[in-house]
Amino acid sequence: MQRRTSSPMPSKPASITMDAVYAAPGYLFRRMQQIAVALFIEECKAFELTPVQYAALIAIHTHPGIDATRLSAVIAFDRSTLGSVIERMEAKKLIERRPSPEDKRVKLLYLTKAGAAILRNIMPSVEKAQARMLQPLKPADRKVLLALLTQLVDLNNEASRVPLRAENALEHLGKSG
Amino acid sequence: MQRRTSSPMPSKPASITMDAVYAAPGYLFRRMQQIAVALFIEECKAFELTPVQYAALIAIHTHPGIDATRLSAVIAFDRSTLGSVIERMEAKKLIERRPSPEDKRVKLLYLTKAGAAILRNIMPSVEKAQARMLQPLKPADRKVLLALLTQLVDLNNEASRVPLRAENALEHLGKSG
DNA sequence: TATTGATTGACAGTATACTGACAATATGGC
DNA sequence: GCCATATTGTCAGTATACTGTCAATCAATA
Repeated sequence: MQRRTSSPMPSKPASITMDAVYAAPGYLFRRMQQIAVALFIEECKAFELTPVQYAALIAIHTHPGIDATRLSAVIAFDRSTLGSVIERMEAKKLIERRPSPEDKRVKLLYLTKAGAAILRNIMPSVEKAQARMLQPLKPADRKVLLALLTQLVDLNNEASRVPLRAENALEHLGKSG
Repeated sequence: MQRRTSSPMPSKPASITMDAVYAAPGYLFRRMQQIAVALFIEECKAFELTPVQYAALIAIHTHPGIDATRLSAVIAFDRSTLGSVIERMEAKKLIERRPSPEDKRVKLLYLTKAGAAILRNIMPSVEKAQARMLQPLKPADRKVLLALLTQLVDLNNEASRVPLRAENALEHLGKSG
């Protein structure tokens, strides 16, 4: 029964079909990411906010005075890309960047009034988008999927370039608070 | 018990936490997409092929002489972006673009020898990557997740800009075959 | 204190992803 | 054949996402 020997037999010439794509989890995750973004943009188009900008807004609201490096850890978002995201949000006057008095390298991030207002108002639309993407499943299945997905993301955390470092990444902040 | 009235009461000031991000399916799909790509690139780095390029390679192998528009439907990939993907694959001599004798607008896509060879050799690495991203789950849970994910992508097909139009998108091709 | 090493934000380069527009071409109705 | 319409590939513009590099700065130490 041993089939792992590297025998000269091509062990079935594979006969490649599109199922090698359609059944691959990586393909399915890419599709769901596309769908999730499309639904988010559609539901939130009045606010002209992207999913990543929304996550950043929440994180800055939760951690006022966070810097870009820590923000990237808190939303598991690449630091290089985050620079331009912050730039766009600053241009839209949703956030402010202020130099840290303690460290001349860092720039601390704060919500503006407009940013806080958008955050308050956008929540229902965001929740509608999140609900819509699971809508086609039966309620019980939604719970199962969400639970497994949460598990999987958590257990695969270190596999991505920017592992999530939630709140504990900020432990040494706020010592002046 | 009615809570939907737009009463002056803020109906709990929401007290926004990072859970509004971490528990959202959209966020989890983004994370899994990041992780899936990272694992794919890592396992397949010897081949210098991205997940999308792999999907295109399979599709062109399965449908030789397909054109870019139909290819985009078969792998559910935006047509505009696909242009540059094709360009890069052509530069790497993995595929060839030949003008159609029947329609001066279209350019038909074919695998080169090198493209076919890469496809044959990369499959084990791709499968290893796909296995790795589900590895942390119990085998039974993997099956459940994959089944729900497949369902969800299928049922949400129309929500993305480029709905999948698998094989049936090609019905009117091959009439000269 | 001078040097070493780490951190921070910025940048250049590549690769998806999407919107919207365009010229060239094809197709249908007339 | 002519014209309105649709299709095809391409492009410009925006927004993630990643790799790698860099100068400025900070922290630790010899």
